[in-house]
Amino acid sequence: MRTTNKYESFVSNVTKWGIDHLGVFPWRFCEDSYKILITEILLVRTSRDKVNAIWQDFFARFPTISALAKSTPSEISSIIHPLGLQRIRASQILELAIRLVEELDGIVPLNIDALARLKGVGQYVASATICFLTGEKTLVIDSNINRVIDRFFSGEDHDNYKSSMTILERILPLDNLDVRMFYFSLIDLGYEYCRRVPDCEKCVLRTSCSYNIHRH
DNA sequence: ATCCAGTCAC
DNA sequence: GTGACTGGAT
Repeated sequence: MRTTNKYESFVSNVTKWGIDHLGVFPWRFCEDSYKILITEILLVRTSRDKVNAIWQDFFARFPTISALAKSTPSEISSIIHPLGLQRIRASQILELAIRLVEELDGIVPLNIDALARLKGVGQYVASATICFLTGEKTLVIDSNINRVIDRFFSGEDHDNYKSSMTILERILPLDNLDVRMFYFSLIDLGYEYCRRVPDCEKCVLRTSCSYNIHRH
């Protein structure tokens, strides 16, 4: 028999919580690379609820990359305007779609570097798109994931993603890791409890989290 | 009033 | 590396 280490128990607690509490969004476990990519771009600095509110309309109007590529900035802008950043993102998304159609046969490249080379797609969106589409164990770190991991393992917030990266590199190779369930659960834990001002009393990780244990 | 967030342009 | 984009949280 072997003992479970701190990474395994973290994964297990996070994922177990997620089974019953994961938010249900149409872009989770979506099998369309185009929809995942565009959605991740729309989610940058934008609340999930706002994206959710326009999601069906957006993809009903633009069901494919080529449909999107034939649109105009103002039409895209009018659909995404409740999200903010609409003018910037409308032209960004349109240019992205046109470029995908013209240079890549309308096919979203499925490796991080090729994705991140596209304008409007940074490291985070590229990595998240690959992982959430294929289940590949890529590093997906946004401020929420970073905050949960920093607090749980070190008890304090750091201004860069370095320590989270190191810890995730230990976690990702674990057997039996459902990486999508794990990341979605982590994101939702961050959203529900591990805000800038946390609600540790309600958090399922409170008895093992360094941040909660050491602040008393 | 100030801070914060992914990304791009600088 | 810094500022800007825009809206939300504090």
